Amino acid sequence: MARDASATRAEREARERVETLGIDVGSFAAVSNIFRVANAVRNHTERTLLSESKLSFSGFTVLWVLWVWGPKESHALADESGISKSTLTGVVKTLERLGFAARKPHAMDGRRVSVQATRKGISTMRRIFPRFNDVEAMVTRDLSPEEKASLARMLRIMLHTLERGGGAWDVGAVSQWIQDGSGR
Amino acid sequence: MARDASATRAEREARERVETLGIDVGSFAAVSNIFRVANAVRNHTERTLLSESKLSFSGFTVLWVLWVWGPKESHALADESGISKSTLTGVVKTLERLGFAARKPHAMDGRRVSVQATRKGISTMRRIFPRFNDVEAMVTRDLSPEEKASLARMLRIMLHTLERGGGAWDVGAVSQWIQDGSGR
DNA sequence: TTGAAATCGTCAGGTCCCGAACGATATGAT
DNA sequence: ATCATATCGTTCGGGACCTGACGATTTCAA
Repeated sequence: MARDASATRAEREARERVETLGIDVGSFAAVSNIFRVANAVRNHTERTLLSESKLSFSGFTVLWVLWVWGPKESHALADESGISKSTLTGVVKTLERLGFAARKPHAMDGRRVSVQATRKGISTMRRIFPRFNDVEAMVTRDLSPEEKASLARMLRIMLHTLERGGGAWDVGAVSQWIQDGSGR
Repeated sequence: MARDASATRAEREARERVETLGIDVGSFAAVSNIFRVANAVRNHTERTLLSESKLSFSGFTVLWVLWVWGPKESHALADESGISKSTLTGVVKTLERLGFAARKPHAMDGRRVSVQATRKGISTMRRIFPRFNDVEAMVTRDLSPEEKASLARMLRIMLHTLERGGGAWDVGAVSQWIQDGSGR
């Protein structure tokens, strides 16, 4: 019971409905389950953990990047956080209002703007991130360490495939670290 | 930039910043990669495939559920699509405007509303879903069939863990004392 | 029968999210 | 020196998305 891996109802329904269309059910099951897990974890952490600090999931992600990387320019920060630069403008505006981040104009180049976490932002991350990680551990508690590593490895392969698939698939540098650094 | 020395130093600092907090790096790598893959695939399909039919990813998901399951009441439809019922109201409104779905009041119960795909919605799904599946197959092309099955299986285990929610979400005492461990 | 409680879908307010268009700035060629 | 081009962050319009509150409806107990 603890490791029930039977197909979800949606999977079974879809299989019946779609079998005539020549669908690759294996790929479908893998990818659609990625969406389901991501959605569930995101919604849960947003509702319970992040809301305590008025942080959205994106705000949390951006702040996390600033925390581990230090100050970053907007375009790089957006790329690293997996959101568009126009979205980043709004997110940073919210982070500024909450006192978690601050803008800093570039000394030489009048176009560029650097964003950095404030002391409050840093202390908030120090407090929240371990609890976020607790959720990650809880969600994966029924997987062995080897399975977690295998899961991360396969996802890494997919990310790599996406990178090759076209210029728009770029993944930022931190993800490189995540991809390679999953072992201590 | 591929051989930037300062990036290496930043990477080291980032790792230290996280490791001193007692983070489970294995769970972190697995879950964060799930987010990255989901985000990348979602954005890509939304931009390339779905935009042709003016469909958002959520609109596509909802329409897919209606296609596979047939008419569904709002509450169940929202739940199945992984969005809140208030969001569903807006999404269905958009689907109605596009002619892909239609509302139908319940015969007995004046509160309930049933949603169903129109003929146009069904034919659109029949046309688009195979192409969506092509993307799924492309994204997983570097995984063997066995690996895809293994990936889907582990994600199913995680979904099952999530479903059993309840007290399992309690954040452990570990992060409690980490919070104040190094005050700032 | 009538009021309280539960349930349903929607609305309100706010943030996120994108692409496209925009001003401001910097760069490069002439 | 000047003007075309490229780059940067922001703005704008529209949809997605959530929580909390709401009106409408049904159910149930007194």
